[in-house]
Amino acid sequence: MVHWSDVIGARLVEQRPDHLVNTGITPSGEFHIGHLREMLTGEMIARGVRKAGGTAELCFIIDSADPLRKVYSFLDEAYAEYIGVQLFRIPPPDADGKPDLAAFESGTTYADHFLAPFLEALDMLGVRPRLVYNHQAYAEGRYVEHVRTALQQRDRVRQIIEEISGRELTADWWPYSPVDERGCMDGLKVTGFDDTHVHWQAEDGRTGSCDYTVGEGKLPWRLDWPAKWVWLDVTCEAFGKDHGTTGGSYDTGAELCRLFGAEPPEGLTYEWISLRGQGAMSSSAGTTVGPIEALRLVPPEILRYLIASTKPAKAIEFDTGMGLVNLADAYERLLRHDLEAKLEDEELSRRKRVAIEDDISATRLSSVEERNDRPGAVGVTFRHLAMLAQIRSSDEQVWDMIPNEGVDRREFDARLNRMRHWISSHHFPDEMRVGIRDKPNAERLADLTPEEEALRMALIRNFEASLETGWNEANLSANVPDAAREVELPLREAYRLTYELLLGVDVAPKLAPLLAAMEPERVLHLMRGE
RNA sequence: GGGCCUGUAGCUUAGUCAGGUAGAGCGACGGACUCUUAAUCCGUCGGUCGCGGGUUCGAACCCCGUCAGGCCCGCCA
Repeated sequence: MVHWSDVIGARLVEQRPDHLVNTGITPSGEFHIGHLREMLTGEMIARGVRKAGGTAELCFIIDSADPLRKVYSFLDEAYAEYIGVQLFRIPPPDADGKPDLAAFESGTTYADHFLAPFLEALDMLGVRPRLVYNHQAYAEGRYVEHVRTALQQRDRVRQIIEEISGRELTADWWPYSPVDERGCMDGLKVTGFDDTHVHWQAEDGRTGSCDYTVGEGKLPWRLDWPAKWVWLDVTCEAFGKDHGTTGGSYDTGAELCRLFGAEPPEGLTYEWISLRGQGAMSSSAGTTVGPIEALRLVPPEILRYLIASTKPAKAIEFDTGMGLVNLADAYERLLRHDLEAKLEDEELSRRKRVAIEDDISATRLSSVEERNDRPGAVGVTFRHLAMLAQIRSSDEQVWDMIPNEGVDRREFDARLNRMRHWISSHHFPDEMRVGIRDKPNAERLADLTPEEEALRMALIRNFEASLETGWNEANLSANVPDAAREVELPLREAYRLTYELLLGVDVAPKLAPLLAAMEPERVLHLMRGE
């Protein structure tokens, strides 16, 4: 019981049996894998609660009532007119970043546009939360009481925010953001309120009133959040470290939540995910790996495993190159071990026991479906599959080359498909590419020991013989061991030399399939050095 | 300026809340598997726990200070 999801799950169930784990994201731009941490952390907490014997629902509040802050880099300047307008009221961008009015007419909003692919990715990852569109919650009057309380106790609200965040609010600050006739929030000053309306005046003198019982306008973020907690009876929420800092919005939210008459939910701060070599994920910077793109390269289980195996407080550097290979191989290796059997060992130190239990929890959480057993291994590591996919274009042949007993064929095909996609992408690391030399390895050839020279001659004879008997995998596979035996050189050395001469590296994939895939003349040319 | 998080072997990290001889995986190195070598198994090497003080019989862990990276105190997962 040491995995973070188990710890928090148990703590929650101690308090009460039924839980609502909340998440929330503003759909202001393209979603990225950073947002996946928000969702997966919440989902894993919910599983932790269920494992501890409680019930838990996962909720995803889409902050569609938030305004467009600025014209992001991926948007056309035409969006300038929508700054300050709520995201559910503005058109989605088209391929050029221009407002797509046609799509808007047919019902797709800016928020929907960015949300759709994210929801698709979530589904693939097994995250299926109850969806709440915040603008609808406002329209349905879910926050009427909280708005009223905030307006009536404006000074108290101000005091809480100022004291806890240490920030000074302006004299004309109000705990409500009204919208004008266009749905724009910018530049409006609140002039008063009554039981149902907030009155405002714009910079240009226009005045108006917002009916807050039907969702005209919204609470500012620091009040919006605790109002959600109270309405939905949220018992736990994981949030980014920006909210978790002392005096941050969780702290003020907790106090405002009490003002609304409820206890705040359990909070869990998580760190950001950054892209290796680039900075933090930012929707506006454009240098992101979207959830969909990530899932084209990585099986959902591995993405889940990444989140599950990293404590929330730890920053993650998402690496689509060698780091991905290492992660995926570590995962595959873990699945092959019978961790449950290892636990039976009475001699285990407490630490080792805990480490194994941790691995069990993390691998269970990696499963897209919530279940008590762990996913089965697929039979190949990423590394090995990367090689096989490069030397064989037929999926059927690759399948035959792995120990496929008990492996789900569809699962395997899906993984191979992603592997091929990865190989053809710019993410695939050069050091993983199987490269056959164009020219003989002159340096190495000039530097052979007598034994190595004897081996080389034997190899050439064997390859020439294979020309007669058939240049196929079965015939070729014996060539190196035969030659090694003949000259009494360790097999290891024999392979090493062969690789050096053919590929220029001393460690490589299985040789026979590679040889069979090569032109015989090319092999002999490289071996002879002429 | 105030605050939060992170810093442990070449790499990824566990252990920090409840102080008790630093654990693991990868890589490297060595060996085994006598048709193998990105496969599998076994073994070895590798750590001044960012740094400096303090408390303690004993500190990676607690306290103070300090350095580095990231973040918050408008909005941001």
